[in-house]
Amino acid sequence: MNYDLIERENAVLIKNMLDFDPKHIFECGQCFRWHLEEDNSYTAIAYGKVINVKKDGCDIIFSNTDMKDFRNIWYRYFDLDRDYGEIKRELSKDPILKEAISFGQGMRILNQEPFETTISFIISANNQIPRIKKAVELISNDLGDYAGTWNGKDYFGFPVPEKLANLDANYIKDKYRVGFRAERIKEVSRLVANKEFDLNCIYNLSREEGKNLLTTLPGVGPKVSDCILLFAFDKSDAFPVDVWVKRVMEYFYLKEETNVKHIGMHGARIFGKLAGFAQQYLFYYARELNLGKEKKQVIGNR
DNA sequence: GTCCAGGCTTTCC
DNA sequence: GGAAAGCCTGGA
Repeated sequence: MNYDLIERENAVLIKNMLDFDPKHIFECGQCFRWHLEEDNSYTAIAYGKVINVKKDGCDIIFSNTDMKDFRNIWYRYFDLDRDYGEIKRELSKDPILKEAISFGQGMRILNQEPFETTISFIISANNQIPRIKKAVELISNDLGDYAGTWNGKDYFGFPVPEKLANLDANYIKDKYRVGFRAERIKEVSRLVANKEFDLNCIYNLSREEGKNLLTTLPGVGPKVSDCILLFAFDKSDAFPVDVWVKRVMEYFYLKEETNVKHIGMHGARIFGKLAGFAQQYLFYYARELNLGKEKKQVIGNR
């Protein structure tokens, strides 16, 4: 992809950027560390660096960085090599997705760090986004390395597996407010720290192979494994089925209540290699519509 | 083998 | 007080 990149003091700017809206990217549920500032910019830490992202008209401003880090880290992190215009054109052949995309046209799928993503989505099980964010921040602030300060807030990286593996599960539960997920966090951290489980090898596996491997971890089932594969390992055919995607698929496609396994197979069948992108547009759409229980009841009458 | 109810921590709405 | 980006266990 060709971009009009401009280097400023402690910042990089992309002129006339299409398919990039911070709100759509950071509030579609794929990440838990992006902090909304008063000026509607977002700040986060990834790969040991603090960065602030702001949409300024048609331009995107990446602050607290330089061209070197932009090329080495952020270009891949923000998935800038992918043509989202082409993906949207293809998915828009489906009228339901065309509508969903109109709500979240600036969404992109991030390439996040494997261990942090794995633990974050283990925490996400039967949980709420504000609580997930709080737990990830508590863990990082307690165990992670200081990476910088932006707008008066200190940012700490997500810790290496050894740090979590060495803690008592009760300490993890009480200190980070993760409840029954504490044992799972400790055990997965231990397996990764001891090299009994190699996360990095998943980069070279298919979605199916990666899923078979990830679901051997405690706390990682079908949904969480698909999230890890999609948000950390670039498996864009992964189709995580959470309650929101379940509702939106039942309401618009299947026209009946069914189980998540059935919905997962249906999603893979109709969206194929683009299932992951479709899932993100649909997830954002379902939440924006607040497609809750009251609408499920309409299904039988359609 | 598959399917599904019940339990799990804590907080947010 | 019910529900929440689910997973695990055990019984049918």
